[in-house]
Amino acid sequence: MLRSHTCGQLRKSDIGTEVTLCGWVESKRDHGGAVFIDLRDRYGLTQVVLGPPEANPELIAEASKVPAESVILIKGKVADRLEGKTNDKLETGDIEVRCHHYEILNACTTPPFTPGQSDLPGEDLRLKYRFLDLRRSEMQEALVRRSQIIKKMRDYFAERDFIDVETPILGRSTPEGARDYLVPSRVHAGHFYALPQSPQLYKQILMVAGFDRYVQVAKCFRDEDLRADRQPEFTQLDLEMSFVDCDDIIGMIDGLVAETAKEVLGKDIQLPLPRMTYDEAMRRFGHDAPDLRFDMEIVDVTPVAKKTEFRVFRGTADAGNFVRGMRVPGGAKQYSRRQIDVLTEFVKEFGAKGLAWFRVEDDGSLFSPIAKNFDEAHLAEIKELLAGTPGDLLVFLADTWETTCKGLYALRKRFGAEMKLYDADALNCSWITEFPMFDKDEETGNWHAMHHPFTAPLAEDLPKLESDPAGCRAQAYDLVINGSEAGGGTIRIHDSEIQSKVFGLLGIDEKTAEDRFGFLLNALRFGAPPHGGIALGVDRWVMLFAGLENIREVIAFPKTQKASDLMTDAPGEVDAAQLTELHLKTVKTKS
RNA sequence: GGCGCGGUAGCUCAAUUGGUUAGAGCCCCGGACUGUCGAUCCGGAGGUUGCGGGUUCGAGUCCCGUCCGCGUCGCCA
Repeated sequence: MLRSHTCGQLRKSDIGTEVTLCGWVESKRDHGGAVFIDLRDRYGLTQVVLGPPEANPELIAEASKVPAESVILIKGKVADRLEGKTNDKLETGDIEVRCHHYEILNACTTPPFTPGQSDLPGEDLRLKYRFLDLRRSEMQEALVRRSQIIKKMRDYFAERDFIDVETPILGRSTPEGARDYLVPSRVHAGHFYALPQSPQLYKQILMVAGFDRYVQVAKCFRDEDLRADRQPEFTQLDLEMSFVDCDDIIGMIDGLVAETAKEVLGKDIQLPLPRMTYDEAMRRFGHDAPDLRFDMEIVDVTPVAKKTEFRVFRGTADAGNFVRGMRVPGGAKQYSRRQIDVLTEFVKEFGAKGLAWFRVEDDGSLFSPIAKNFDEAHLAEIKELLAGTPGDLLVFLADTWETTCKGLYALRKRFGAEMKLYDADALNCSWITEFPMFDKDEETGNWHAMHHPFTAPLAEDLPKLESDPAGCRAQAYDLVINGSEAGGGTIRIHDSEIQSKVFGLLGIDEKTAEDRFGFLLNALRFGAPPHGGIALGVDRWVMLFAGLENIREVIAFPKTQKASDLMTDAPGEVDAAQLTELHLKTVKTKS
């Protein structure tokens, strides 16, 4: 090592020691006769002083010219700081190093921004100069936390007899699911590999092979549009177990959640984590990943709507649709008429036609531009159903079940954030269970697997598999942290006959199934143990555990919304020769 | 693909209703300075207002197109 200590290491007890430090010049304060340099590495910041008598005038003059963010090596003696000159903001603030030897290991060209500056530059610039951005303490902390969490996961499963097995990155395209990233084959003209959306099939095969407990930190790829919590390339903690049911997997992850929260955040999590069925989640919160850090539940007032004269409510109810609403405690003051107009526009983004609202007045009466359409008794009933108290805002959507779910879920999320209804430090973890096996594509009328086509139905719903697909529930479970899907898994079908039936329902004919999943169907005939597993979103875990709101903040080299890497300029063009070799030709598409 | 926000000096931002030579702080360059820690003081440089077109006597500002970044809907088994 070039250095004897790190920049975060030295304390009063080291005074008098001769040390060698290496690091980056965070800042420099030049007084002519003496120069102060804050030297930084990932461990901290140490003040280096170049002044007489240790440093000669030439050395001081040279140091005064060193550009910010240069990498230097200094030798000197640890010294006590003068009375009243200590710096409480630094761990090393009680000492300084009096430098007698100084060399530039690599001078920094003028950087577009510095890690220490108070104004964070635009994100495109941060991504282009990621090596500078990653010098920022926030980024370093996030990646350290990521490393801790992954280590915790690996240790936890290793202690429980899981075997880490790597599965291929070059696989084959699957007919269902997200859009694949494809890799052309040079050897097989016109054939393509697909990058894995998850190691799903391989881990099931590993169970058939008798590995019993498998785990992997797996890179996954999905060519879909990005979001604040979504990257095209992301990391899953993927695992699979044999001879298990839902409770076994959930219990295993419960333990991981509690241990991780304890070790990484010092937080105690009560086990078992609460569970809620999918139906209940949709009914109470309108979404399968509800944010349970705060209350505020959806209330169905359709029965009252049916009795009223208000056309919008009555018509919706009579058509078999729903009128559902929420109580916003104290919302009457928070939201003016004008702001309610904004909310109305907001719910339209989710397909709602409008937003009905009532204000609970001081005398307990309901005020609303639509109130005149209601009998007193019906108003009273609505107020009672929502437990409205003076100062509350009551909001309603009258629409299909799906639209009321979407709109009210979005509103609830917005109210939660705008009215600060939850503790920003809270870590709320829970399970959503009993997902439907299938959902229907409204355009084509086709059934889709809600999770994936290998998901086992609940045993009690097995008879309904073909007669009532919509009512058939799956042995599926999602881990939800602070309203974000942090993981999901299922018990798999381990019987080739049931698997074929499910493929049939999904419109995957025998030939396609044989073509794409023949190896799995085949394996299921060779002594397949009952098995199931789960995949945890590592990036999201880190984001949630770090209290961050963007997945790019926990990924060293993330991609932009258009899936490009601003640092390397990927994706890029390739030589014509490369294309020829891969039997590819590019075509221009009209845009 | 749709909707919304943004793009002005290296960086962060400002610029009245469309009106003089587009400003400030930081950074950078030169100078002064032995106790700073956002050092200070003096001086200086730095602009295709993302790009292209249009309206106008006149456009950073208005209009159209386009590129890029962000958020979101669709999408994401």
